[in-house]
Amino acid sequence: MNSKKNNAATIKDVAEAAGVSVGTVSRVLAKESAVKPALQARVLKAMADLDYRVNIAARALRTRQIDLVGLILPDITNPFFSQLAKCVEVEAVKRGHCVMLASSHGDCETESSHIQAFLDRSVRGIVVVAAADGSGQALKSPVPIVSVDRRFGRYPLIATDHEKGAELVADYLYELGHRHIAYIAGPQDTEVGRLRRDGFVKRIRALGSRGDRVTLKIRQGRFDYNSGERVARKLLEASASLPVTAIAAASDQLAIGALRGARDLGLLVPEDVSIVGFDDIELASLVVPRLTTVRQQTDLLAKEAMDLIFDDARKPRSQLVSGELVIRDSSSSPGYS
Amino acid sequence: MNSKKNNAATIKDVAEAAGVSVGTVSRVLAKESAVKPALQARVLKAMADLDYRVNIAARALRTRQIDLVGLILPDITNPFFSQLAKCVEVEAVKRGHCVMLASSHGDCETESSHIQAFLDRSVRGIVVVAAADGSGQALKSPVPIVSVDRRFGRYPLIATDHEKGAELVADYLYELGHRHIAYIAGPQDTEVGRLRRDGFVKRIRALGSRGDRVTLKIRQGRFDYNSGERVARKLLEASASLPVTAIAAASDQLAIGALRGARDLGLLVPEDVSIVGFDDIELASLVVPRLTTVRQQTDLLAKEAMDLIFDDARKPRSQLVSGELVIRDSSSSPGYS
DNA sequence: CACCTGAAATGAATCGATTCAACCAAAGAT
DNA sequence: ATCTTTGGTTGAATCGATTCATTTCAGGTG
Repeated sequence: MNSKKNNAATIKDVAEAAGVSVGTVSRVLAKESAVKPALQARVLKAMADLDYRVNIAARALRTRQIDLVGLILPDITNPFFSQLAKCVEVEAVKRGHCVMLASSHGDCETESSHIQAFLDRSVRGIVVVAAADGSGQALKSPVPIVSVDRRFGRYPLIATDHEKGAELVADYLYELGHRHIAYIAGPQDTEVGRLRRDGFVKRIRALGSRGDRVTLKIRQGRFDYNSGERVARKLLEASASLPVTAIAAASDQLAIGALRGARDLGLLVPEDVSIVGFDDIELASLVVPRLTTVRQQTDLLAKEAMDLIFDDARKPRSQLVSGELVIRDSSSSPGYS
Repeated sequence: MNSKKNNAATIKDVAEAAGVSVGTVSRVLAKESAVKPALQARVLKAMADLDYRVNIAARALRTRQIDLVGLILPDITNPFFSQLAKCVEVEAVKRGHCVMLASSHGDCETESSHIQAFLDRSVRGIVVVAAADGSGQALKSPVPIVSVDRRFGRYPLIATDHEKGAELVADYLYELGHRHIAYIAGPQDTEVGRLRRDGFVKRIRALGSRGDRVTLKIRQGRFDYNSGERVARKLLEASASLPVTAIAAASDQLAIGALRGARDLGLLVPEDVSIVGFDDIELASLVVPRLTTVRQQTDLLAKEAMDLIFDDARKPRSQLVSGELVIRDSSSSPGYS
């Protein structure tokens, strides 16, 4: 009579089996509120016996919240983003949550429609790597939104300190003794591209003005391999007249392209020219020679972002995470043989 | 009085605004059932006016279904899996669904706990790349589960035809004229590793027995770069006495390692030795020389898997998707200079 | 004109949790 | 001995959709 249906057990069944009210069962579910140990035990046992699992939809209907966070990326196959996704997922399960994933493919429309879909599903928060600079301007959300890497609307941003990271590279190359340096910049319509460039250029200029004179050539690239190869080639071909002993690139992909460009011309790295990247994607340590670069600490980025979503207490503020210079085999003092 | 709360509009508000019953509103929501055009228009207008959005939790409570599919991967940072994830996501949004992502990290326990979490959230179906061979044995699910690439429990599997793919490579190398061939196998405790190896070895033996004699060396590797480098080196060092003109590897990572191994020994690819991989990860076309390999059609894998989840009509059956041989620069006829 | 039919619309029950006002009993205060 | 207080527990209302039994109404028939 009580088990009229073959469906899963509900809170009512548990209450009945334990001889208490549904309210009480709900309270042992909630854990924090006071229930006498004896009763609690009885309820727990009933749950176990009936193999009870709470119905998340019912709970969500009442509380307007689900143990779910949304993650929106421009492209999950980008190694940096997939690394980030992994870390976000780890942080989410630590907090007993699931993550919903969506790709914006760099399109603001899709991005905002995904955000809407997430809100409809009453996520507890959303982490988004903006599809493009300036996306997500006029969006109000009942739940916390945090942008990572690329700012989304007016929401707090957790990002690597690109400027400082680029300065690290500038200092490193200068101290190695390089005085003829080239920089392959990323797209200047992205904030990341600008920050890295500005950081690098300013620092090199500063060093050059108070110490040895430094020549700096700046070339414009996109963020991909081919662009790196092409630009590096031109740079190095012209190098006969105006020498370049080190190339810093705005991304590992550019740098790896540059590696190839150098090899195309029969130049050795790092003997003839040092090359340094930025990001530390997996490939960076797989390529020959292994690439010196600035590592982005995705685990910290993810952790900070999730903290912002879950710590209601902490006020949502943007935060920079420092990058680490990781020195491998693609860089050395100039003239080294 | 009617708009007593500043919260979002509910179906009731819409009904009131349109002067119809909630039942009617629900039916225009459901689209299929008959509502007179005039009324329908009124309801639609009311929805637009109130900026109404259905409450998914309420719907889920009633229907026990959400527009949500689960995806479980061993590791999202693996380029093949992230490519697959991208395709699954695309297929899901095509069908108006969101995807929930979880990583098993190769652990069966986490895997099954994630599956449970997905079921709790009333997903419509689950796509899983099994954490390990033989995982997910005794699991019953009220919704369709499909495994991709690596079989999960007794659920249908969508996978590349590894055996046939490997045969493609065997045929290709043989026709190029190679008669001294080596195979670097993947772990034999994985089905993928076994299938590729068996496919390759059988086909080479078959060719060797009815045409020119063929020598075949088989070496055991894991699936990573270093293992490929080490094994290839040993193989090629011994090659002085017993020559090898072509190496087929069970994965691109192995093959790329082998590329490096060959270069370490001062050998040219493909002039001195041809090297062929399997998978066609992004890196395969970035490495120098660009790697000849067998491409897994992740878009088709994803599509087949999702079809299995959504077409209730079609009976759930395993399905093989063929791999494509993509010929690049790491292979040529032997003795080519 | 009365009757039947089927399409369209209604309204109430339902899904399974949370939560809050009400209640109760035992302990402490007066 | 009576009156609070308080910690535990109950039961009913509620969240916002779907769905089904019921009612309404327009049009066709004999």
